[in-house]
Amino acid sequence: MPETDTASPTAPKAEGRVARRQRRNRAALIAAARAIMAEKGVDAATMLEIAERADVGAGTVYNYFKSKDELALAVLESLMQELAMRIETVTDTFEDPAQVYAFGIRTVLDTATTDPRWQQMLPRSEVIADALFRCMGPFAIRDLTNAVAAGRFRATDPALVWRLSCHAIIGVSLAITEGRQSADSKVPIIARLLAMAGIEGDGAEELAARPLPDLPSIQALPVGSAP
Amino acid sequence: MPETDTASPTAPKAEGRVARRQRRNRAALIAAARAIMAEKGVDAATMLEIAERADVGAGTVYNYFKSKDELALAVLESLMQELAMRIETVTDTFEDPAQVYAFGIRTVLDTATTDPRWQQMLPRSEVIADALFRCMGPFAIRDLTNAVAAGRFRATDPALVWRLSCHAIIGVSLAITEGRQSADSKVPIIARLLAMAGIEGDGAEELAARPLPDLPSIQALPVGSAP
DNA sequence: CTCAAAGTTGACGAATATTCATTTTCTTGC
DNA sequence: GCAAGAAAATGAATATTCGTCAACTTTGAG
Repeated sequence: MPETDTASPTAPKAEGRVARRQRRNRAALIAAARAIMAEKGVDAATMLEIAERADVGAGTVYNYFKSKDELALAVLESLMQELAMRIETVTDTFEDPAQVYAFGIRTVLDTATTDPRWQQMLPRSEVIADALFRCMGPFAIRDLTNAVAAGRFRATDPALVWRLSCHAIIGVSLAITEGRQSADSKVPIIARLLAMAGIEGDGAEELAARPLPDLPSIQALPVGSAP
Repeated sequence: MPETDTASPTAPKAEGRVARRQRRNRAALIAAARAIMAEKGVDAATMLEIAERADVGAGTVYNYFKSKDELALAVLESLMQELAMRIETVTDTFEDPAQVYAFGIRTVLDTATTDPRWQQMLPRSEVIADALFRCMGPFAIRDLTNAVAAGRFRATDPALVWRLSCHAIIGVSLAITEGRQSADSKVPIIARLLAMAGIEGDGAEELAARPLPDLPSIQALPVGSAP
């Protein structure tokens, strides 16, 4: 009769012992890193301290995360996961889309910028992109769709399109909150997106300026967790 | 009346003291690295040991070389510098270009492959590219010229063309000496070159196969030391 | 020209991130 | 159960970074 799972050295179950240990280690590492990074800042947190707090060897961390940056990003994701839920819950009651947008950005930045390193990583966060995307979605997606329709992307890889749109939205958001642009100016999302895709010059400008046909927005794109 | 330069604390001369010290450090580092790497292999040579032998601090090495790899490459260059002269001197007396070629490759590989890391770096060596280029020059340059004429490169940057041709020659040389291709089979230099330029598929194949107009070889390209 | 202050550049090495050969833990096939 | 093999953990060894300091250069006033 197997108890919880503390002392049964021969019970692989559906999920083997290795898988379980790995999940524990990964979670412990993120938790340890989150605590230490929150306390001392991302840069001052050392990999050794994190490993010790998570009760694994120094080298083991690198079986789970390629680098300190990747670990920090995982921590950011974990922070954002919670935040995203809260944002959605609250903004559910809002009526003005502009307010939804403003609230989301404000909240994210207030939280994420505890440490400058995290702000820097923000554009790479899948979770926060996801959350913001749910607020901004239809608007941004229409612009992206038009860019694809204009023929600059081969939209064969939905994951790429998805990722690009997330990055574009985050980028624009940051630009706005940094005060470089006012929120109601017409932000050239397409140009930004093209730039992020590495397409610059070579007709990108004209393309971005081309008037947009009024395609219907694509609600059907995968909005769930990252691929 | 300034003596040699041992005890004159206020004589900057044409070349300042800093510049002199830097040259000494750089040379000492390469010499130390060359000795240690030759003795124990590139991988087993530690940066600390090299720094100590060169009589500088551990971190100082990184003021001169971005990484251990770059230092190893500098050592390879220094090895090849000597080798290149010897090759040229000897092959001066050869009459058959094929012999020149064979001798050059053979000699380079015999020396450079002391350590596998160096063989791996060979294609990045400017000096050996230069040396081999002088042997193979006219032949390889003609092929390159045709590739340019075929319109795949904008040949606006001579340095790029030069670099590419060096890489192509080294790459082909290695392929031959590694026994993957016999020396007298028609090696697809252009295809290799295009691949190294990052141009693959997308018409590169057809281009490589296109029959070559018999352009005159360009002897006037800069063959001196790397730009 | 001489000197001192301010500014620049490079050296330093302790601190830290990352790698890698070895050891431990788990899985698989009998 | 057990042995062979695979996967993961380990931490000592190593590469690399970074704040600090010293050497040198420049500036400007006497």
